[in-house]
Amino acid sequence: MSADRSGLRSLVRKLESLHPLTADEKQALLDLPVQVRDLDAGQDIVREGDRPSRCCLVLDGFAQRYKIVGDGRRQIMSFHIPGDMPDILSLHMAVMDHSLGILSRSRVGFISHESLREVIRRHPRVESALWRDTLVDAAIFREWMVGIGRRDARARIAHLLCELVTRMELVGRTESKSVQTPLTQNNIADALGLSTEHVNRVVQELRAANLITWQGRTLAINDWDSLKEVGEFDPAYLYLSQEQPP
Amino acid sequence: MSADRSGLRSLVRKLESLHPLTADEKQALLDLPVQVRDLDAGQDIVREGDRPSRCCLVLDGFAQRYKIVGDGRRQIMSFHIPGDMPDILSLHMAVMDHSLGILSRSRVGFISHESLREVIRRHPRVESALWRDTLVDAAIFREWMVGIGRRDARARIAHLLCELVTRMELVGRTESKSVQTPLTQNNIADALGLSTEHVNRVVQELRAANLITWQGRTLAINDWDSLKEVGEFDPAYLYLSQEQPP
DNA sequence: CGCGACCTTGAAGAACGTCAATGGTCGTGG
DNA sequence: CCACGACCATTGACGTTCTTCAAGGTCGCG
Repeated sequence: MSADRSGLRSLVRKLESLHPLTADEKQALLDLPVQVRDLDAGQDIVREGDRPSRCCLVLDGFAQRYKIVGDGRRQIMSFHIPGDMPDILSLHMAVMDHSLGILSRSRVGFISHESLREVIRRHPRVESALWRDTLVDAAIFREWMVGIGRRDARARIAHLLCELVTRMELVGRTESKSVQTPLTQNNIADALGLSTEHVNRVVQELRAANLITWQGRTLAINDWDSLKEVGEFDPAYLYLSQEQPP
Repeated sequence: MSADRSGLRSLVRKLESLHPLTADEKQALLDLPVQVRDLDAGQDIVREGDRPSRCCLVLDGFAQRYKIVGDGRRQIMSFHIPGDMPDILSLHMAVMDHSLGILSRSRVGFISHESLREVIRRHPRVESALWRDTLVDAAIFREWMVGIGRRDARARIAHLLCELVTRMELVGRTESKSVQTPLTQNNIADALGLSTEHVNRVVQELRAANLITWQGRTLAINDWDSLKEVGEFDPAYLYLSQEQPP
């Protein structure tokens, strides 16, 4: 119904795809008290050095995980879409070692550590599901490392676009390989360790080769197979629908 | 006494530094059945695509986590030292999305998923400790991403050396900022997304500035403060000895 | 003593960054 | 309704860091 319930449902759906949950466990998650807040573009949810007492849940919009280095350059370490709980790690790490911000006006839900711990205490398998979720996040970090370290700009960008569309598909936010996204070329650059200008030139190459169409907030993949090939995209690391260990 | 027991003790010490454990919980970990194996330099522990039924524990030597991209280039995503269980994630992910190998002749222990799951079932807090451990691994991935994406070769190398020495210190394998390591300049290059030649040139710069001494397997930091500064090394992301959330 | 693994060196080139403008587009307020 | 400003995309010229290629050189070990 309300946006917060639907956000929790996305979360439950994602966790369920990673780890089987009983009706009780799902209900406990759905019953979590959520405080909803609308944030303006560019605002931070938490900052490096903060000691959060609650986790955030992306309800609508995009979030970014980032760090600023000495000379002011930014590295974005992940993007988060509705249904993600990007700072679940604060349950275990008292001090944030990076910041979370939003890319465009977004709706975010806050859930206290206390209530999350209570659910975990009563339903230990929820802890396993959340652990698994953070392991998938780590797998995405690793895949990004491979790209930044060993792939050229063309492959990196193609790979990122493939990942984005695949993850949006999972939460039902695509229409035939086309998505709505607030990502700017500057965001892409900060995520891939490139300059904005270079991203621009490569994006134009991808357009010229008719692999993608990208106008404003609408990104469409015109030739999925070729884009996958250019980006060497193999979604195995997203652990989508594989059989599950006990 | 035997190498496998000492390996488990290192693991327990590390987990304990991340999450409080009772005597019972620690004993359960120490009683885990470990199958010890010696491996030759360059051998793999598990490969991308494998479906492991056990986890490995580094007892002596160094392990690397890596992926090979299309054109044969390698990206190393982490190094692992004694006491680390680099594939604990296989408890939750049926198929490996990357490989684990060793750098030099090493001693490795294998622990079955079954026995690990049994310990977790009986001692739920062990699961929290292991989760926390994988969160620290993820924090290291993120820090490496920042380096590869946004720092120059000099800073990247300085940062990696600082991290290495700090982690070796934790398990008591340093002598006044000096460590024994089988890392080659080629390994460093594959970890940092650089070419071997360039790593060589930068290492020589660091030597010329008298920041480090590096001969064969012996690496000594001569000027820790300067090296930290060059690498912008802030160990916060290693979550060493901070106070712990519940 | 000879082989393999690793380190070192030099020269040339490619990929990408930086700097400096210009133009587009959209939301907002007059 | 239109003008303005902010943010974003785009373009070109020019630098620079890092890569590639091609040789040696050194060291430890069988």
